[in-house]
Amino acid sequence: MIRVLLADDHPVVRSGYQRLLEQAGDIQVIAEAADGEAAYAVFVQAAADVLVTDLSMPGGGGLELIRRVLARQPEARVLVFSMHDSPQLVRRALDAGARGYLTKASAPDCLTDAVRSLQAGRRYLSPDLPPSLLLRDPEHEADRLASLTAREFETFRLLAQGRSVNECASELKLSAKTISNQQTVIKEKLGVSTSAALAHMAIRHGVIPESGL
Amino acid sequence: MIRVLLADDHPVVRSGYQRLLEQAGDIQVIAEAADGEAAYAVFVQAAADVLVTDLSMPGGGGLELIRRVLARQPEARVLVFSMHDSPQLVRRALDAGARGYLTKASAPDCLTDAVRSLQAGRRYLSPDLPPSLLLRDPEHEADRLASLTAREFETFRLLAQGRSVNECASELKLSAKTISNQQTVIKEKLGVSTSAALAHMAIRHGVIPESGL
DNA sequence: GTTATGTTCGGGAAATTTTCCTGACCCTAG
DNA sequence: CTAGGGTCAGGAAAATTTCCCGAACATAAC
Repeated sequence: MIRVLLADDHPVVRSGYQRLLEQAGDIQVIAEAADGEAAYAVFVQAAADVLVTDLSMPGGGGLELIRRVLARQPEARVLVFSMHDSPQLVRRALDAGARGYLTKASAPDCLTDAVRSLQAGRRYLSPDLPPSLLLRDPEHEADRLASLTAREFETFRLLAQGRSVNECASELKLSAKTISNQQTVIKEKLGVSTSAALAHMAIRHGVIPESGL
Repeated sequence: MIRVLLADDHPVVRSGYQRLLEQAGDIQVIAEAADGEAAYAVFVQAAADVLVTDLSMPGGGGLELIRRVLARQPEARVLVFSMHDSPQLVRRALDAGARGYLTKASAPDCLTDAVRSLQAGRRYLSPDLPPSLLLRDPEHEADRLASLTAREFETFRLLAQGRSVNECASELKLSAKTISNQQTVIKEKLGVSTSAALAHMAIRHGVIPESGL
């Protein structure tokens, strides 16, 4: 049985989730809380396996709650379940220590999936969010970028702009083979697997402009 | 001989370009102008082959100049030579009808290359700008996006986020083969050749968020 | 001077992916 | 019912990526 603590400021919403979770069979909602303050109090004494919380709540927003809970119990598993899907917010929640983030736009099944994932020690990210949010690790990302050599960086810029290997080659007057090889190195150094991810990283770090218009 | 009209509000700058262009041998600067007003007046009576103009000038900014020149002579070849490299500005210049755009950060050779390109009927874009700016054709781009079927669109979103073919496949519970095939169709329908370009297009059209943080 | 060390550039071969074509299946509209 | 479009995926060939490697070159170190 996975013991869950539910924090959300709307009672209706709470009972909806409770039903959803409990009908899964292996999940039990052991307590609820209507604000961050209460959630924290309950959490420290109820020893729940997973805290499922909204972000916008009275009494210390959800982010504050996450930090307080983790300060006391670093192993705590916090799943944020919010209507917001802005990467900035997701990022801040994950930085605060949440192990999972689920948007309310997701399919109902996702909630139980997410709770089980966290319980199993994995992290969980809403399917409608870019997975790069999970993988990322902002400080190291800048380091990885810095680990590119000058030439690799040039190639990186071009590839991230959407240029093909051959375009890069003629632009830089190198063989397509070299660009292709560099691309492999770049993706490896930056820890990404597609050139779309390369583009995102370049944009995040201001290497290329915001993609126009 | 390619006959060029030079418009820039700094005399020093003009003579610099003039020297640069004339030492190429096949280019002749037939006139200069210090503001949009003058440039227009000179252009209509001097019949230059190529108008090389800055964007920020007194007397009707460069964009206005471009429109006026083209209103009178739709075949006119206008090369914008500006210090600005923001995609927004480039886009507006190209939309106004410029056939080429060169940033002042470019190598000196680029200027003559660009002039020759325009003269030859081709367009020219500064090597340091994303070529998508040239290819793009904003109204049709939305149409192309609309031509994706529902399933293709889903796949498009995921790929644009930086997910790999296999990630998409497991996310959508389809075979990797199918995703790969769809990817080919999507790139063809959208007229792009790399997945980084897919990402840019998705961002431009708000299909995915701004890539976070 | 010579020896590391690192960057750059690309070849070769194998592995993987993309591309292109095709067919099955399921809808829906005519 | 049939035609057309969307969806899914296999097969085969083509293209690209990946991985490993060596050469050239510079620079710093000994």
